[in-house]
Amino acid sequence: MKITINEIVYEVADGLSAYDAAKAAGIALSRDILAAEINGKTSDLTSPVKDGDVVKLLTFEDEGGAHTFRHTASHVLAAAVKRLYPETKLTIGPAIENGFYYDFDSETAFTADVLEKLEAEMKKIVKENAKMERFTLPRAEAVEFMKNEPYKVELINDLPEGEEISFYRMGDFTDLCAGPHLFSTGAIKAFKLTACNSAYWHGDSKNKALQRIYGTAFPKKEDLDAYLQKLEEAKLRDHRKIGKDLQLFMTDDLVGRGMPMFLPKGYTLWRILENYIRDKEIASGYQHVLTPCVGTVELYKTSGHWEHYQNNMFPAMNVDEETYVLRPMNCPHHMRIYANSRHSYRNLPVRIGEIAHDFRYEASGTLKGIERGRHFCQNDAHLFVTPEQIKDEFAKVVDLIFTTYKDFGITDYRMVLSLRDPADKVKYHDDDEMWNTAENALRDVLNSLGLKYTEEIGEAAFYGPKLDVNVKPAVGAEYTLSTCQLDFCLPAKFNLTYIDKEGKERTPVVLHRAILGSLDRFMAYLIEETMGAFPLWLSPVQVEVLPISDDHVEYANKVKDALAAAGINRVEVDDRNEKIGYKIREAQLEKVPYMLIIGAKEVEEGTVSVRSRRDGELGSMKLDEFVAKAVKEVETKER
RNA sequence: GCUGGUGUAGCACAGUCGGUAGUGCAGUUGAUUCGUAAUCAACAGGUCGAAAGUUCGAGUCUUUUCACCAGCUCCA
Repeated sequence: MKITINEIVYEVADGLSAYDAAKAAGIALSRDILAAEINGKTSDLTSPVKDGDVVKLLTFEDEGGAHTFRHTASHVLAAAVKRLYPETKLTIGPAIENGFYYDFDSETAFTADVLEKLEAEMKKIVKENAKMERFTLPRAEAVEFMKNEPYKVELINDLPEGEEISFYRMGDFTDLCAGPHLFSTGAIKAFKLTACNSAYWHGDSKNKALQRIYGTAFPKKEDLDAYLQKLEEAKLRDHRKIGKDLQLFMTDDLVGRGMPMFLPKGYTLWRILENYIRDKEIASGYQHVLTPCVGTVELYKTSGHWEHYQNNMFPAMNVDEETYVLRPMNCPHHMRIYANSRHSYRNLPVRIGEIAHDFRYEASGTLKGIERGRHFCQNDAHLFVTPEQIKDEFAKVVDLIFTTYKDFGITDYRMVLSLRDPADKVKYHDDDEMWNTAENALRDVLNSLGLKYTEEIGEAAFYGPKLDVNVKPAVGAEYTLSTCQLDFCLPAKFNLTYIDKEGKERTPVVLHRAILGSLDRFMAYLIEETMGAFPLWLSPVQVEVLPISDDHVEYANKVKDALAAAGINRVEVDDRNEKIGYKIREAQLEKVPYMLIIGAKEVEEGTVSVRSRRDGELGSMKLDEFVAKAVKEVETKER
């Protein structure tokens, strides 16, 4: 038969496995080869190949290779668990990015010391170097074979008719598994169980909480060590740690959980962000409003938020004859502002923006510093447009997102077209026609703008589909920074109208959008990206002037004034009676971008000795020269 | 909310077998007036997250509770 291996066509005997075919073709097969991609599908090396197949041999460098490697590692873990805790019930154990996990149902709590024991057992299993043998069984026999594993039986029963029910045997351990796997367990040289947490069976919080053991595995120990090192370093970026160290924000039990408070330095950064985005919006034709943090329950019943999110709102309060809630969202307020005046097609789009405080009763386990609190501030806006204006307005929002990202140096993001799950009639406003219109309109807009995006089902807002821009922080899970949502639903619920060319009343379409998302979350993102070393235009303290002794304080203050006159107004003079090295160390730890050392020489010459946070000593500069340099750096938002 | 873990001074952490709480940095005061990441000394700082219990005696053991951390679920 003729088969293609790594893009070269070979003539080999019939009925060989991928591995044997490669061997027969005279390809040198090292231990680095972990799996084979056969016609695009990652498979066991021992999988049979047939005439015309296209085979790629996979190493750990290939996603499929790493995946196979770590999937086998998860079986080794499961085998170790069954040996030490035989009463444990198995569920699933896939490879994931950077590692693998396996979910177990066990009476034993898999604490840190248990994980150590499991690692030791895994080492033994790896040493035994058992072959991974695949076999299949008919459904009835498969169920019988797994009769002591209720979760596996459920998985078998859920497999569609006609699908092969495959098992992998590895010494004394056999698991229901679609594969693929390594030849044998011996290749798993370097692994580490990193955590044990909980996860719900089938990912549904109504189901039993299982124990999920996370691990990672590499063919080489150096790579494992480097990875673990990277994880440790990532922890140092945590915005909660940096926010505390740099005095940006705090939390307080007496104030309440999920209610962070911004300290002077943090609020300085906040104010810069707020001014930045508001000015940018004004330049883009937005009008800003200020609306209250409470609204009547009726308001949210009208919008549908009450029906959909009642459980995630702070409980209603009764005042006089009325019931109020802390607002979780600003759309209804803005809808009512739109309805406050008559609108013609001539004055659309109407763009209403607000830096708005919102309160959501988030589940306690989801709170995370300023990334997710129960109070937060949205960079919200609602654009009321005619159907013909959707595309242009959407393009403008996307442009706003991109130019903002450019200013903040955000390059690593992913765009998602979030669609409804048509089967879920509870979560989403039930109107198929509306959804088809909205989703198609949004898809058309994205395509015509040439944006690259992935579609995700069941991620839409209850009132419409959205474009989400997601980022992945150094630590933790991906989250949404910016969003733009297309809404054919709420305008009708609020009976919003405009008068069209023919003088007829029409219903506008609304774009809900947030560029910085929530200011809180955006700040968390900035902190983690910069590790608190903000660029000059964002730094709460831009310049620290450090006089060497009391004699130089007067000139230091003049330097401060000169900077302030040029608009560099977040400058501090450290006139404490401390040695210069001490002051530098403190300013450096506070991540102040520039330190200006002032001594007798500087006073005499009218210069400043410049030290940069990043590059160290820059030497002596005329005061004017430094002011100009700093001004330029702020203007260009240099990083 | 769920499962597991962690709470000792402003911060980072010790505290053994249950015997009445310590180190470093930060802080305060004094001295020092100094050239590119820590001057010296003294002082002060704690209901050991909170409450109850066991005990002659609890930071340490038990229970409850609160907060935090990891992950899951959720995120209009």
